[in-house]
Amino acid sequence: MRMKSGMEQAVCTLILLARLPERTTLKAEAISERLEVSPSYLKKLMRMLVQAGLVDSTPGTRGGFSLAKKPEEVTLYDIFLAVEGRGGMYRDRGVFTSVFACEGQRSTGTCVLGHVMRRAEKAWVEVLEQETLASLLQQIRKTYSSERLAEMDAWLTSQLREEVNE
Amino acid sequence: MRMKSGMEQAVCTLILLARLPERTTLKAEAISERLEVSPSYLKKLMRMLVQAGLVDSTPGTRGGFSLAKKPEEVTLYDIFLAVEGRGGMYRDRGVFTSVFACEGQRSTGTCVLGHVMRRAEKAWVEVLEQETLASLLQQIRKTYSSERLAEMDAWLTSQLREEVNE
DNA sequence: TGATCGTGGATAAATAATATCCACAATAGT
DNA sequence: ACTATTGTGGATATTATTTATCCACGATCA
Repeated sequence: MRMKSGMEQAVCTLILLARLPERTTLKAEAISERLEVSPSYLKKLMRMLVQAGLVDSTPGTRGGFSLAKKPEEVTLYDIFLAVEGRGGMYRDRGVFTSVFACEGQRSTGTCVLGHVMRRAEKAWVEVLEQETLASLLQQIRKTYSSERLAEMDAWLTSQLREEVNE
Repeated sequence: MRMKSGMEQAVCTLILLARLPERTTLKAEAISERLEVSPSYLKKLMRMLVQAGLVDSTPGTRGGFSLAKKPEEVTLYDIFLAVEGRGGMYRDRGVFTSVFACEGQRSTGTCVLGHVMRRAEKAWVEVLEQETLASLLQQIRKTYSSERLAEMDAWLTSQLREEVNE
């Protein structure tokens, strides 16, 4: 039971996008270079983020991606759902009902184990829901030296693309 | 990010063993038949449970498995650790440090995302630690009809093996 | 019109989970 | 002592999931 590395990539990407000035975008290739990850897989992740409504995309010569919401409105759980999909970590595979169903009679429905697992997962989700891109950025400011943040911003300005005024 | 079906199998197995009378055992093949799962994989799971100290095993003609602890002493997290191993669900793959490390300088250590994930996982673990085989059995008694429980016990007595007195 | 970009799907490669098999050691019954 | 039975441990296949690659397409801008 391991979380996809895609989650880490998605969070990093969104943090970059969150530091982007208004009306500017970043293209997928620039992001994958910065994260040092596979360009094709990151593009796939970007599509997921777009479909989940977390990111806006603009095609074309000066196109790229930008945050669709304010940083404080994007929770870690939103990102998790976008990347890992709904469905939860535990899924009943019918073993319990095999044990307790006597001949032909099938599950009354709720598997006892599933009930506990859902409770545990809920506790887990609640933590992720309290953390947003904004709160992560705040922690990052505390954790990393200002030189690193400055370097990141410098890189961003070197890579960003200005959106065309409509 | 999906939990292994092995977890469900292990929990069911331990519940069966928990209903076993004192000084009796159940052999692996009987268990896998009851759970309707692969015999070889279940045997592998049994080895994990033995190595984790949750289950005792006795080889030989009348051998089999039995619970090594009292049902109230075995938590769901114990089982999870036995089956999924330590290491947690989130593992830093260095993407964060790629983004924030400026040339050569590598991670100061703590990845911000990892910190949150560990908090979330801790909340998740705490729920699993509060649930034991005993509490699960109690819920099972509430959930399933007494006929089913009787059927299960009947099956158990038909399959169990008496340990030889030493 | 041409270059650049995101979209979407098909598909391959890598990894993790599940399953199968076999030689071995320990035990009980004979 | 012998044999049948059972767990142990490892090697290895099979299957599912994740990660990676590739290509045809449509939109945007110079």
